[in-house]
Amino acid sequence: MATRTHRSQRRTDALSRERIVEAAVELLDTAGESGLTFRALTERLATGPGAIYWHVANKDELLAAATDAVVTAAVAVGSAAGAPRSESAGAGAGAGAGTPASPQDGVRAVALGLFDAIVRHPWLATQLAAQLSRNPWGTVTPRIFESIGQQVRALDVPESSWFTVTSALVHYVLGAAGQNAVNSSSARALPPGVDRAGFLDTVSTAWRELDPDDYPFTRAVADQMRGHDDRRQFLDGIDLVLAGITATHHRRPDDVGAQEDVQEDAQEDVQE
Amino acid sequence: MATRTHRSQRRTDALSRERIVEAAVELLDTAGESGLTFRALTERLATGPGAIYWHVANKDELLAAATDAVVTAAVAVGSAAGAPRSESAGAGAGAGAGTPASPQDGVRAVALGLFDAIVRHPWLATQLAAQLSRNPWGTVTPRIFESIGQQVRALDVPESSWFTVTSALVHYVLGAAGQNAVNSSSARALPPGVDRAGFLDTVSTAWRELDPDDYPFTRAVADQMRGHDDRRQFLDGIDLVLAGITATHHRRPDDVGAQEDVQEDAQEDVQE
DNA sequence: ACCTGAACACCGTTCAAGT
DNA sequence: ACCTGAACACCGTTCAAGT
Repeated sequence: MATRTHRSQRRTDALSRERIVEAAVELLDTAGESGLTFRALTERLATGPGAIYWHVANKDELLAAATDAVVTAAVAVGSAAGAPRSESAGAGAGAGAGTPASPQDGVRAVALGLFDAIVRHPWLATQLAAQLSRNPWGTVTPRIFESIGQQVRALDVPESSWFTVTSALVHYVLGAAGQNAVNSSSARALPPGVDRAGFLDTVSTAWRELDPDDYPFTRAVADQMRGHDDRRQFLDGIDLVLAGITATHHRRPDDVGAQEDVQEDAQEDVQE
Repeated sequence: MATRTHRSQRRTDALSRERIVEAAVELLDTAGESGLTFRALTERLATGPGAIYWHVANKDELLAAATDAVVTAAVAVGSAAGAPRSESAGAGAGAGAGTPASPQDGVRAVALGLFDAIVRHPWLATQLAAQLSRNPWGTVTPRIFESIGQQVRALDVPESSWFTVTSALVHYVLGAAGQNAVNSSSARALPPGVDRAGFLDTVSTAWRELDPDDYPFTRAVADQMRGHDDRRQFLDGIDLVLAGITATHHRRPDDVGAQEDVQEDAQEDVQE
């Protein structure tokens, strides 16, 4: 705080990449993805566009930095056993805070950290997809992969399957969290009277009105979807994957994880 | 085809919503997400912006329509046993075409249909995330849900768990397919000399150069990531979830799928 | 080194006017 | 009913100029 008694510096803090990213996240949270513009940003930071471009290369980089900042905070919450304070509010299914009781709980904790981050920052869902598919050599992918992978290491999975198992978990978490962002984001977009319960009602009703010939299954589960609890559902999915991991790796030790070869020999091998 | 012999109509086809969506998909495929602009569209369709706005409300609706069109084609390939022609090129793991040999193969076929669609249309990854999280009451969500759900129904899963199990599969597929879009999309963005093998090499190398203190796990699996086959990996994840479904639903008949209540201290009995 | 702010090219969208 | 195309408001980005 008072480390630098350099010059006067009593006015507002100097501009910095950190402050810009922070403002970007706030703008995304309050005004949505379309709310993040350089004009809104310059106004909020009381500066000009040129000043921002001095610290970040362009909007894509700014978006990447905002995503990275939020993801970093999210995985820090989930992973460490002795995290300073749980940003992840609310008690999870016994996996929210403290020392994980089992390796499985470790996975659940990290997954919930990401899940909650997306609920709090709905723009993360889209942004994560964009970031991960655009450049996996960026910082976001390794961060998520590492936080889940460290939990996987605690499971009794042979090292040769680490990559496959971790990837499967990461994919599930991102897919699930992405789709579930709907509850906070679109609840905000819906008329104020309608909250979560009403929202689920609306979707459930819409599903039941689908064409019986084309959508027999979706109509059949419309009721289940109305009553479901997102977090519960999310964790049930995690547990399904965990059960699959356990089942797969309790087999005979010579047949772990994957089959040897593919039936048809006609597959083009991409590596020439 | 020749149903309408109305008027002369020998010139170029009249503008229609269908033709507009088709042009949008082509533009997205060839020029990427940033390549889809109303100016590029008007040029391609030899018309003015007003003409397009007569058929579609705005760009969001156009994007949604493009996504829906591609998804519809993708699930049509995967689901039907006697599909006219498999748009999904290449042989899968015995689940590519023909009548599914098992309920599990049915799931794999539909999943691969979506996977391949995203590989062919990299913009689908981001767009799917945007569409699904923005409005799940749209047409895209039910379509995907239905196609996978119908396969789930063929598994020996009790009806009370249909929604949970289907959701888990859908989430995995979307998450995995989204991240794997990287191989076609960014390969296109990379210098022409570098293709898939070189791309994996680059990422693998980048992973190995990460900070050992912060990224021990990611560094440890860098080699596995270099050698991996996307489709194989995708199917292994599917199999993990399928194994979890089987394991979970082969328990005592009174404890299928989900626990009754959540307790603060209680941990799940997903089991050691 | 860091910031200002006018200017530019481009975008989605509108709308009076045509047929 | 369907289409034209000029016009508008707004956006990301640049850059000569300041300190």
